[in-house]
Amino acid sequence: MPELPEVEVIKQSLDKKIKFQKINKVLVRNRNLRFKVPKNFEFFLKNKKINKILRKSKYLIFHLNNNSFLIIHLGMSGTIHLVSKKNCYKNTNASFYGSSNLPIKHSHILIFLKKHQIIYNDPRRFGFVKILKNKKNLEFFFRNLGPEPFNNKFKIIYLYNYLSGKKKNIKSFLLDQKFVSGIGNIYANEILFYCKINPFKQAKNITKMEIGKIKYFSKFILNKAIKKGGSSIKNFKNAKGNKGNYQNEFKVYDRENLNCLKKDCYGKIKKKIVSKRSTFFCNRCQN
DNA sequence: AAGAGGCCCTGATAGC
DNA sequence: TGCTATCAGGGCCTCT
Repeated sequence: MPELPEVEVIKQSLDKKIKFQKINKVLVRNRNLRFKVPKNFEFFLKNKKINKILRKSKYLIFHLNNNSFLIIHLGMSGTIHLVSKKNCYKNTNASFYGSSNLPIKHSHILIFLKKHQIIYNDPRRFGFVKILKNKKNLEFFFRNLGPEPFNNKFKIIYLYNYLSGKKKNIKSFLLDQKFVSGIGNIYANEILFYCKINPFKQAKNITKMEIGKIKYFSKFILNKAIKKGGSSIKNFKNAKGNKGNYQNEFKVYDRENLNCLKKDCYGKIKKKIVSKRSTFFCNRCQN
């Protein structure tokens, strides 16, 4: 589900409330996420304090008080819920239940704080959690991640060198986290629309001018989406349960056969599959 | 090296 | 109504 903007929105909605709170207890109800939740996960987190919440591309990072880190990736369908003790899941010998606005299924990990409960819910279980014991491990873990569009390293010459000579289409490069991190299928489509680049165009044929546009609009779109609270297709909500609004701003994503929204363009939005992902583009102004 | 394709999993929706 | 097929905000792994 969540691309960089959604993860950033979750991060912001978590940050103030749980900063400096101590983890009293952790309950793992299903260890079978993308990677198995390790046996010592609960024990390791117990009594640690959350100093800060960070985000790197699509990863949430809880900075703990002994300079270790809890990493969360939400995969396709993961969500984080932050609820008060009053409304949280209760676990008795006889049963497990939560207040009416909490999901009935797929709440795999619960983190009990003094006043709150953090819930990791993920129907498809493509997400995962990981403990990294120090900064070195953290750096190693992210060693293959390319720069975010917000990063200074994401500059013309970097993009130009990376793309030059590559036969693959530009869309799949925007989805390649080694090239640029944080962009997923929705925003890749939207960015290429703003750039007026056909998603099938081979990377080696992207002009310097187009590279400038990719650099500019990647940042522009992600920023805009963050300001709108992310995109709520399916049931994305921030940790407090509020929906985002960027889905109302989509120019191409999920708009198959609708009219192009560019002024004076009378094209239609087409849908085609590019490297197993739905790809939306205007057949007139993106070619 | 670079690129293509399979796979992990559940749920919503479309079509019969 | 109930079945089956297809598709979803991702990314790792293997094979050529």
